[in-house]
Amino acid sequence: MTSSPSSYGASSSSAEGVRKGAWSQEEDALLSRCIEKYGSVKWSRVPVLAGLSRCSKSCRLRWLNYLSPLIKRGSFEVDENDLIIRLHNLLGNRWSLIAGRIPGRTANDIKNHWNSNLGKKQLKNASEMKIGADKEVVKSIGPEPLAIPPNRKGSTVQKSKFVERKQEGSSAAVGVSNVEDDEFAWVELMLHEDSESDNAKCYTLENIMNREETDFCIEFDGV
DNA sequence: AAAAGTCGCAACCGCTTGAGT
DNA sequence: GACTCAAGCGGTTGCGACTTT
Repeated sequence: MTSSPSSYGASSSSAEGVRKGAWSQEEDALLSRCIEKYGSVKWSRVPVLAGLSRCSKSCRLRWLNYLSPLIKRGSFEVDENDLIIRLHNLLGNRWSLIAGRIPGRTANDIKNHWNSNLGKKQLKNASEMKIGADKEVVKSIGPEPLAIPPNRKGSTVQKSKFVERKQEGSSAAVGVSNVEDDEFAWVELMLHEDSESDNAKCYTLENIMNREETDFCIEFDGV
Protein backbone atom coordinates (compact mmCIF):
# COMPACT_ATOMS: atom_id res chain seq x y z
CA MET A 1 0.00 0.00 0.00
CA THR A 2 1.11 3.50 -0.59
CA SER A 3 1.28 6.28 1.90
CA SER A 4 -1.45 8.12 0.09
CA PRO A 5 -2.90 10.86 2.23
CA SER A 6 -6.35 9.84 1.12
CA SER A 7 -6.15 6.63 3.04
CA TYR A 8 -6.63 6.10 6.72
CA GLY A 9 -8.43 9.35 7.32
CA ALA A 10 -5.26 11.37 7.09
CA SER A 11 -7.10 14.57 7.65
CA SER A 12 -8.27 13.42 11.03
CA SER A 13 -6.70 14.84 14.09
CA SER A 14 -7.18 14.56 17.80
CA ALA A 15 -8.47 17.25 20.07
CA GLU A 16 -4.86 18.30 20.78
CA GLY A 17 -4.28 18.93 17.09
CA VAL A 18 -2.13 15.84 16.68
CA ARG A 19 -2.47 14.51 13.19
CA LYS A 20 -3.39 10.89 12.61
CA GLY A 21 -3.72 8.63 9.64
CA ALA A 22 -1.63 8.21 6.55
CA TRP A 23 1.49 10.27 6.09
CA SER A 24 1.76 12.75 3.26
CA GLN A 25 4.90 13.16 1.16
CA GLU A 26 5.51 16.50 2.82
CA GLU A 27 5.43 14.93 6.25
CA ASP A 28 7.76 12.16 5.12
CA ALA A 29 10.18 14.72 3.79
CA LEU A 30 10.08 16.72 7.02
CA LEU A 31 10.69 13.65 9.13
CA SER A 32 13.52 12.38 6.91
CA ARG A 33 15.18 15.78 6.96
CA CYS A 34 14.89 15.94 10.71
CA ILE A 35 16.47 12.51 11.19
CA GLU A 36 19.25 13.39 8.76
CA LYS A 37 19.90 16.63 10.53
CA TYR A 38 19.60 15.64 14.17
CA GLY A 39 20.27 11.93 14.05
CA SER A 40 19.66 10.07 17.28
CA VAL A 41 17.66 12.77 19.00
CA LYS A 42 14.93 11.76 21.44
CA TRP A 43 11.78 10.76 19.62
CA SER A 44 9.76 13.02 21.87
CA ARG A 45 11.59 15.98 20.34
CA VAL A 46 11.28 14.85 16.75
CA PRO A 47 7.78 16.23 16.06
CA VAL A 48 8.88 19.67 17.29
CA LEU A 49 12.22 19.65 15.49
CA ALA A 50 10.64 18.40 12.30
CA GLY A 51 7.70 20.75 12.51
CA LEU A 52 5.21 17.93 12.41
CA SER A 53 1.80 17.74 14.03
CA ARG A 54 2.36 14.12 14.87
CA CYS A 55 2.97 12.31 18.11
CA SER A 56 6.48 11.00 18.75
CA LYS A 57 5.26 7.46 18.58
CA SER A 58 3.84 7.97 15.14
CA CYS A 59 7.10 9.55 13.94
CA ARG A 60 9.16 6.69 15.27
CA LEU A 61 6.93 4.11 13.67
CA ARG A 62 6.91 5.92 10.35
CA TRP A 63 10.68 6.05 10.30
CA LEU A 64 11.29 2.52 11.50
CA ASN A 65 8.71 0.87 9.29
CA TYR A 66 8.85 2.94 6.18
CA LEU A 67 11.33 5.77 5.79
CA SER A 68 14.56 4.26 7.07
CA PRO A 69 17.05 3.75 4.22
CA LEU A 70 17.92 0.38 5.71
CA ILE A 71 14.54 -1.04 4.84
CA LYS A 72 14.44 -3.48 1.99
CA ARG A 73 11.28 -3.12 -0.02
CA GLY A 74 9.64 -5.55 -2.38
CA SER A 75 8.40 -9.09 -2.06
CA PHE A 76 9.95 -11.66 0.22
CA GLU A 77 12.36 -14.11 -1.34
CA VAL A 78 12.11 -17.85 -0.91
CA ASP A 79 15.04 -18.05 1.45
CA GLU A 80 13.63 -15.22 3.52
CA ASN A 81 10.34 -17.07 3.82
CA ASP A 82 12.17 -20.20 4.81
CA LEU A 83 14.13 -18.36 7.45
CA ILE A 84 11.03 -16.68 8.82
CA ILE A 85 9.25 -20.01 9.15
CA ARG A 86 12.18 -21.56 10.95
CA LEU A 87 12.65 -18.63 13.24
CA HIS A 88 8.94 -18.50 13.97
CA ASN A 89 8.98 -22.16 14.92
CA LEU A 90 11.80 -21.37 17.25
CA LEU A 91 10.74 -18.02 18.68
CA GLY A 92 7.01 -17.72 18.11
CA ASN A 93 5.57 -14.27 17.51
CA ARG A 94 8.74 -12.49 18.56
CA TRP A 95 8.69 -10.39 15.44
CA SER A 96 11.42 -8.00 16.44
CA LEU A 97 13.80 -10.85 17.13
CA ILE A 98 12.94 -12.48 13.84
CA ALA A 99 13.41 -9.17 12.06
CA GLY A 100 16.84 -8.88 13.60
CA ARG A 101 17.83 -11.97 11.68
CA ILE A 102 16.48 -10.82 8.37
CA PRO A 103 18.41 -7.81 7.08
CA GLY A 104 16.30 -4.97 5.78
CA ARG A 105 13.00 -6.35 7.00
CA THR A 106 11.07 -4.74 9.82
CA ALA A 107 9.13 -6.55 12.48
CA ASN A 108 5.96 -5.03 11.08
CA ASP A 109 6.79 -6.28 7.58
CA ILE A 110 7.42 -9.76 8.81
CA LYS A 111 4.37 -9.79 11.01
CA ASN A 112 2.17 -8.66 8.13
CA HIS A 113 3.78 -11.15 5.78
CA TRP A 114 3.29 -13.94 8.26
CA ASN A 115 -0.33 -13.08 8.95
CA SER A 116 -1.26 -12.80 5.31
CA ASN A 117 0.92 -15.53 3.80
CA LEU A 118 3.20 -17.74 5.78
CA GLY A 119 0.90 -18.31 8.71
CA LYS A 120 -1.83 -19.56 6.46
CA LYS A 121 0.60 -21.81 4.62
CA GLN A 122 1.81 -23.19 7.90
CA LEU A 123 -1.74 -23.90 8.98
CA LYS A 124 -2.41 -25.66 5.75
CA ASN A 125 0.74 -27.72 6.06
CA ALA A 126 -0.15 -28.56 9.63
CA SER A 127 -3.55 -29.85 8.64
CA GLU A 128 -2.00 -31.90 5.86
CA MET A 129 0.46 -33.32 8.36
CA LYS A 130 -2.41 -34.20 10.64
CA ILE A 131 -4.02 -36.19 7.87
CA GLY A 132 -0.84 -38.16 7.47
CA ALA A 133 -0.28 -38.45 11.16
CA ASP A 134 -1.54 -42.02 11.27
CA LYS A 135 1.42 -43.11 9.25
CA GLU A 136 4.08 -41.17 11.07
CA VAL A 137 4.30 -39.48 14.44
CA VAL A 138 5.33 -35.87 13.98
CA LYS A 139 6.37 -33.86 16.97
CA SER A 140 5.38 -30.31 16.42
CA ILE A 141 6.98 -27.26 17.96
CA GLY A 142 3.91 -25.06 17.70
CA PRO A 143 1.82 -23.24 18.43
CA GLU A 144 3.61 -21.97 21.51
CA PRO A 145 7.18 -20.82 21.16
CA LEU A 146 9.98 -21.59 23.53
CA ALA A 147 9.26 -20.23 26.97
CA ILE A 148 11.12 -16.96 27.03
CA PRO A 149 12.54 -15.77 30.29
CA PRO A 150 10.87 -12.54 31.39
CA ASN A 151 14.15 -10.70 31.42
CA ARG A 152 14.68 -11.59 27.80
CA LYS A 153 12.01 -9.35 26.42
CA GLY A 154 13.07 -7.88 23.13
CA SER A 155 12.76 -4.34 24.30
CA THR A 156 15.52 -4.80 26.83
CA VAL A 157 17.92 -6.20 24.33
CA GLN A 158 17.00 -3.77 21.63
CA LYS A 159 17.26 -0.85 23.95
CA SER A 160 20.78 -1.72 24.98
CA LYS A 161 21.74 -1.81 21.32
CA PHE A 162 19.98 1.45 20.79
CA VAL A 163 22.04 3.04 23.52
CA GLU A 164 25.24 1.49 22.24
CA ARG A 165 24.73 2.93 18.80
CA LYS A 166 23.81 6.25 20.27
CA GLN A 167 27.06 6.29 22.12
CA GLU A 168 28.87 5.55 18.92
CA GLY A 169 27.33 8.70 17.61
CA SER A 170 25.46 6.87 14.90
CA SER A 171 22.17 8.06 13.57
CA ALA A 172 21.41 4.41 12.96
CA ALA A 173 19.91 4.45 16.42
CA VAL A 174 16.69 5.08 14.63
CA GLY A 175 17.18 2.43 12.01
CA VAL A 176 15.67 -0.98 11.40
CA SER A 177 15.94 -3.29 14.34
CA ASN A 178 19.42 -4.66 14.43
CA VAL A 179 19.48 -7.56 16.74
CA GLU A 180 22.96 -8.93 16.75
CA ASP A 181 24.04 -12.52 17.06
CA ASP A 182 24.60 -12.30 20.80
CA GLU A 183 20.95 -11.56 21.24
CA PHE A 184 20.22 -15.14 20.36
CA ALA A 185 22.66 -16.31 22.93
CA TRP A 186 19.90 -17.14 25.38
CA VAL A 187 18.34 -19.47 22.87
CA GLU A 188 21.62 -21.25 22.44
CA LEU A 189 22.10 -21.21 26.17
CA MET A 190 18.73 -22.80 26.78
CA LEU A 191 19.42 -25.42 24.23
CA HIS A 192 22.79 -26.17 25.70
CA GLU A 193 21.42 -26.36 29.20
CA ASP A 194 20.25 -29.78 28.19
CA SER A 195 23.83 -30.77 27.74
CA GLU A 196 23.27 -34.10 29.46
CA SER A 197 20.90 -35.08 26.71
CA ASP A 198 22.11 -37.11 23.78
CA ASN A 199 20.46 -34.60 21.51
CA ALA A 200 21.95 -31.55 23.10
CA LYS A 201 24.65 -31.26 20.51
CA CYS A 202 22.12 -31.06 17.72
CA TYR A 203 20.26 -28.12 19.19
CA THR A 204 22.64 -25.26 18.58
CA LEU A 205 20.93 -22.37 16.90
CA GLU A 206 23.07 -22.85 13.86
CA ASN A 207 22.09 -26.47 13.53
CA ILE A 208 18.45 -25.69 14.01
CA MET A 209 18.50 -23.08 11.33
CA ASN A 210 20.22 -25.39 8.91
CA ARG A 211 18.17 -28.49 9.48
CA GLU A 212 15.08 -29.68 7.72
CA GLU A 213 11.79 -28.40 9.09
CA THR A 214 10.71 -31.58 10.82
CA ASP A 215 14.19 -32.44 12.05
CA PHE A 216 14.53 -29.71 14.59
CA CYS A 217 11.16 -29.87 16.23
CA ILE A 218 11.48 -29.90 19.98
CA GLU A 219 8.92 -31.49 22.20
CA PHE A 220 7.29 -29.05 24.56
CA ASP A 221 5.36 -31.44 26.73
CA GLY A 222 5.48 -30.17 30.27
CA VAL A 223 7.36 -27.01 29.37
C1' DA B 1 -19.79 -3.88 -15.67
C1' DA B 2 -20.55 -4.22 -10.94
C1' DA B 3 -20.80 -6.27 -6.50
C1' DA B 4 -18.52 -9.20 -3.18
C1' DG B 5 -14.64 -11.18 -1.33
C1' DT B 6 -9.71 -11.30 -0.36
C1' DC B 7 -5.13 -9.52 0.13
C1' DG B 8 -1.36 -6.50 1.55
C1' DC B 9 0.31 -3.26 4.41
C1' DA B 10 0.50 1.25 6.87
C1' DA B 11 -0.92 2.89 11.02
C1' DC B 12 -2.94 2.83 15.55
C1' DC B 13 -3.69 1.00 20.24
C1' DG B 14 -2.65 -0.74 24.56
C1' DC B 15 0.58 -2.94 27.21
C1' DT B 16 5.31 -3.76 29.14
C1' DT B 17 9.86 -2.49 30.32
C1' DG B 18 13.70 0.31 31.85
C1' DA B 19 15.61 4.62 33.30
C1' DG B 20 15.33 8.68 35.84
C1' DT B 21 13.61 11.25 39.79
C1' DG C 1 9.38 1.94 46.73
C1' DA C 2 6.32 4.87 43.90
C1' DC C 3 5.75 7.57 40.14
C1' DT C 4 6.52 9.40 35.40
C1' DC C 5 8.19 9.26 30.89
C1' DA C 6 10.24 7.39 26.71
C1' DA C 7 10.77 3.60 23.93
C1' DG C 8 9.66 -0.82 22.18
C1' DC C 9 6.62 -4.58 21.27
C1' DG C 10 2.68 -7.52 19.44
C1' DG C 11 -2.11 -7.41 18.21
C1' DT C 12 -5.49 -5.33 15.61
C1' DT C 13 -7.80 -2.21 12.46
C1' DG C 14 -8.86 0.28 8.27
C1' DC C 15 -8.57 0.99 3.61
C1' DG C 16 -6.92 0.80 -1.24
C1' DA C 17 -5.84 -2.58 -4.66
C1' DC C 18 -6.75 -6.63 -6.71
C1' DT C 19 -9.37 -10.87 -7.87
C1' DT C 20 -13.37 -13.57 -8.32
C1' DT C 21 -18.13 -14.30 -9.24
